[in-house]
Amino acid sequence: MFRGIFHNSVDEKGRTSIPARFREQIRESHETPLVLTLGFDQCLFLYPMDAWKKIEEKLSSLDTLNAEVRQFQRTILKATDEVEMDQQGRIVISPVLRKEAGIGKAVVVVGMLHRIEIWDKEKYENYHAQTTQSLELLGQKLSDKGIQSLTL
Amino acid sequence: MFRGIFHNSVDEKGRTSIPARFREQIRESHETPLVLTLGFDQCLFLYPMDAWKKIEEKLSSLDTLNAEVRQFQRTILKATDEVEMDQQGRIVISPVLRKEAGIGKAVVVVGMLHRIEIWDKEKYENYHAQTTQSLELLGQKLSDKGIQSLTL
DNA sequence: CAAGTTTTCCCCACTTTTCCCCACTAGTTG
DNA sequence: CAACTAGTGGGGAAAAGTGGGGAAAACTTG
Repeated sequence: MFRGIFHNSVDEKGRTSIPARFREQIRESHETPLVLTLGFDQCLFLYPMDAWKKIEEKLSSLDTLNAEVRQFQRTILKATDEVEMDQQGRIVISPVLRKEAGIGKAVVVVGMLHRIEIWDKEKYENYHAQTTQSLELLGQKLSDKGIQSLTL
Repeated sequence: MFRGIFHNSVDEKGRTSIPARFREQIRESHETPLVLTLGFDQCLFLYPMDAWKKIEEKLSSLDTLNAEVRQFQRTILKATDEVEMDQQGRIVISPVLRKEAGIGKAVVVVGMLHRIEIWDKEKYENYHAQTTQSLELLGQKLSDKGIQSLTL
């Protein structure tokens, strides 16, 4: 499981460091290469291959004769890349993905349990500035909708 | 599984490069030759032979007494070619297929799990310009139709 | 059936991109 | 305050993509 938040940079070549703690976890208990894809809210999701394969299975089982299914598949896969860590523990973010996620020079890397999220620093701050609901209130809303109970 | 997006060109002879990563996958774990066919939405689908055979099975199991089935079969097969990679990892796209898919000098090659899609660059951009529904919305639609849930 | 023509495909060569490796800096720890 | 580690930057070798010449094959035609 990935936890924690890190502030890193993206260099001229589009490379960014995977936090050392995540590197170790990946090397110890996950399959490589990694899969980098455009997730929700304009940030990138980074999955170890074993986690990604579960998503792929569902994606590829959908009916290709349905135009909306094709569109859904393409929308996800057009912004999906396999990436390898280099020996310094960095990955390259392709120009396409950088553009889609609006990624500039500074990024925030967040451990989100099964996946790692990579945000453009500014977008990250905006997101949290706009969504200043208290944890208590958010939890209450989910509970009201019957989404799930959560024992902390 | 094929993943990632690549921007390549088509030369005078109608050749285009298969991205190196796909080549390796094909050589390692798939049967050749490859099958190139006119897919949906005016792009070309490229399958390794083993994947194509499964499609052929389904195609041939359809009820031939039905006129629409026959038409479906013929429409697919009239624009289907066997292609081999040359030693540089390129395939030749026949003039017929180039015309049907409106393929000019620049193409986009996209890994779509079991298949590879080859798009004329302009057509690709148009497709995604016209279908800029957010991933969230698309997922919602599929969900509403009871197609499948997908946890990202 | 041979000669000419076209097409295919193999190979070489060039350009661009990628990626591997080394080195530097800053921050942390013993 | 030295030694380590994490993160960063850049140069050079290797690989990927591209274009074209020429030999072999196939197809035409007299």
